[in-house]
Amino acid sequence: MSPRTEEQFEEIREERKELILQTGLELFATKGYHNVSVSDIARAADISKGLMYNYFESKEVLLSSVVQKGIKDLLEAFDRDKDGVLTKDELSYFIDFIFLSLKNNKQFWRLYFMLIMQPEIYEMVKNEYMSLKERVIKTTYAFFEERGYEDPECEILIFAAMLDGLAFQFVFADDNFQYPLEKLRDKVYKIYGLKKQ
Amino acid sequence: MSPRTEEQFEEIREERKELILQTGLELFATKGYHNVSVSDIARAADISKGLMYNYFESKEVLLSSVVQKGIKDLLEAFDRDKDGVLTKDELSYFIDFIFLSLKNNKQFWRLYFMLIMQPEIYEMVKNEYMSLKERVIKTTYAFFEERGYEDPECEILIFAAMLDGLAFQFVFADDNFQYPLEKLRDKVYKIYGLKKQ
Amino acid sequence: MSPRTEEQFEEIREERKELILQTGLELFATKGYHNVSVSDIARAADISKGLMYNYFESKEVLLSSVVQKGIKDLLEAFDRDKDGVLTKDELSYFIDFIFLSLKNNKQFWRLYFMLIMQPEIYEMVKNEYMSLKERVIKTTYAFFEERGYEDPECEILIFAAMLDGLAFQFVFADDNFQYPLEKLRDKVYKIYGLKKQ
Amino acid sequence: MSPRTEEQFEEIREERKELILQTGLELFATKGYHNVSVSDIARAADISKGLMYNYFESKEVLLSSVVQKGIKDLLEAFDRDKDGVLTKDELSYFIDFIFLSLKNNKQFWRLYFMLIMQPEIYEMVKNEYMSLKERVIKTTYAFFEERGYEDPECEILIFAAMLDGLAFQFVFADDNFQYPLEKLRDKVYKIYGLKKQ
DNA sequence: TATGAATGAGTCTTCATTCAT
DNA sequence: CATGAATGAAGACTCATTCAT
Repeated sequence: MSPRTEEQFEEIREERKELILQTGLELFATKGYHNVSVSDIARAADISKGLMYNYFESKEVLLSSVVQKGIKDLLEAFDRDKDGVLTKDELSYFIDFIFLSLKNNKQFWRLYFMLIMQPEIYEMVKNEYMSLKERVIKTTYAFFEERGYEDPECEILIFAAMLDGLAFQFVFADDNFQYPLEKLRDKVYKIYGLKKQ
Repeated sequence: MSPRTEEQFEEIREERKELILQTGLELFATKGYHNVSVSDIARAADISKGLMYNYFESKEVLLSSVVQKGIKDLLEAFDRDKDGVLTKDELSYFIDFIFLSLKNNKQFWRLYFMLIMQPEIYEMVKNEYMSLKERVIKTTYAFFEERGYEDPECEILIFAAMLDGLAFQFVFADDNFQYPLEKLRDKVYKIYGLKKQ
Repeated sequence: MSPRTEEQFEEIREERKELILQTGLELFATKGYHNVSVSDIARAADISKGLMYNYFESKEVLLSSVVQKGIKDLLEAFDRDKDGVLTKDELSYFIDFIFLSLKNNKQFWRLYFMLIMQPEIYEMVKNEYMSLKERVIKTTYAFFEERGYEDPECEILIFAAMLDGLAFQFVFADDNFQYPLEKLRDKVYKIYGLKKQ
Repeated sequence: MSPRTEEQFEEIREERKELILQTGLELFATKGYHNVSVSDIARAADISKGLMYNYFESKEVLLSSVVQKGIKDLLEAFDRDKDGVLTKDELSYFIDFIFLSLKNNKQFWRLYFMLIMQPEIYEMVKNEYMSLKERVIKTTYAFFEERGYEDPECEILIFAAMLDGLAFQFVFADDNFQYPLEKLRDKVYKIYGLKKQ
């Protein structure tokens, strides 16, 4: 008789939005943005085509939202964890975090790589991406500077390249190749004179 | 009529094909495969849409051809140069070659990254890609083994990741960021104990 | 519970219906039937989409109701006023009434013109429209006949055309053109040998 | 074997464009812009949906083109005829021309009325409409001024209203009502003291 | 060989309408 | 009586591909 309360509606909306975001992430990451139609998403999420537009203005906005959420989650997780630990060895922690995230959010990282390359899409998520990047640089620059590395900027680029490259290869590795993430993480530790955790 | 006419035709065909391949590379690499229509290519190459189909069965085949040609050129250049130089320090040469190629064929590398990620396209160029990869592994494995690195496979993965990562960042760097390719190449030399050339 | 509650409900229903009709008129008239969605109306009236369907079977029925109400109001106003005045110069009164209505119900007239032109919509309000037209013809035919105009039918068509044309131009005139309604009314009086009121 | 010449293509394009414009005019005028889909037009013109987009950027542009062509034709016809006649009684000629055009281009006039009312569409054809209007005013103002009418502007408005109204009623008259165009034209002549031609 | 008009399947998007609450 | 999430049919538009010339 009486309509749903405001809270009930809000709850439904949250759930549905989450569902669509998740489905979008999965499909975009595995097939690529242009190879996924709105119909595909609707079918996969078991909703009607029109419903997506109830939550996202367009397919592009959905994509943007997927990425923003991914980056937000990443930053949040990073912040939350660090607040707890607060060790002096921040770099070690950072590396660990990246490898963990790679393992747990492979799809997000796939998507992340896909998107950086599409100029038109990159524009959409540029701001979020930049804040993520800034974060990494801030965190690592201090490390290299303190240790007396002679060219910290160059050092960061190499460091970032190594992580990016590892992420890239892990994420796009042939499915039947068991990528040795742990071994590689330890190797990275060694390169930078860090102890295994 | 005369045989020469035949040859001329052949020559024209070769030129046309080359033109289309080059145009395709440029557009695919800068805008992305899905954002470039056959009409775009025809317009950019100043030919008719139909003509493209005279040389390539489909847009997909054109893409595949672009990549195959890129990889073929790369391998040829690598082989030709090496035959000329024949230094004992193969790794040093290899690194140098990669950085040179990055600088000279930025577009090809952009495209290369873009394609790895699109499963459906990746399938098309898998073979060429694998032979390129094999080549790299063969060249580097020997190096790491000889030097007594304890885990050559892991070492290769790190090495490859670093190069891939550098390539990736160079190729997708913001246009107004002057990526210090030379400095980074020297840094890589240093890491592996190689001399500057 | 008490009978009063019933009445209150009825009152609320009437108010709601009126609100929706009014909102519909405003939006249809300013933007055009096809450029206004049910959501737009609901938003403007500050009610839910579903509620509209509680009062009107469909968007089309709402439109039809808007027009019917407009025509009904027009006829009622005409009748009520005439009952009060009952001058012998009916035409003079009629003209005055039309110009007054134009000034006061610009939106209705806009809508009226818009709708006459849409065959599918015209069908819906044909009956109401016809009864309005008949009324005008009946009122004016007598006038022209009495005065001995040689071709009353033709005269009526010219007369109606003039009024329609004036209404049309007034209603669709550029917003920054101050349409001289009064002057034109007087001019019409003069043409038909009527005195200024 | 050899491709069509430039002229052949141009000819084809002209014909097709004309066909689509004509079909568009017919359908828009009879059913209204929003009630005609691109598919409808394609079906009526016996072409594919896509072809329309080969000639017109969008449905809106098609509409705009239809109107522009209509107005252009009208002005051209007016100019051509006048050059031939060059009578001293321009108004008489003008009226005659309007009535003739009404009879011959009923559809265009239907469309013309429909469009004036749709703000969003009106914007698209405003310029063409204004030049037509200006023409009418220029032609008639002189007439009323010379004859010593005391308020030429008001006179023009009445005159324009009458013609607009007649056009409106003729164009939207019930199909089974035989609208007496000729008689009305003569009546208009009489009102302005003009002789029958 | 070369052209570009023509096709139509497929895509994104809108919106009137329904219905569980 | 009132809500707004959900549906799906319909529409505008794109573009790889074909084909007559």
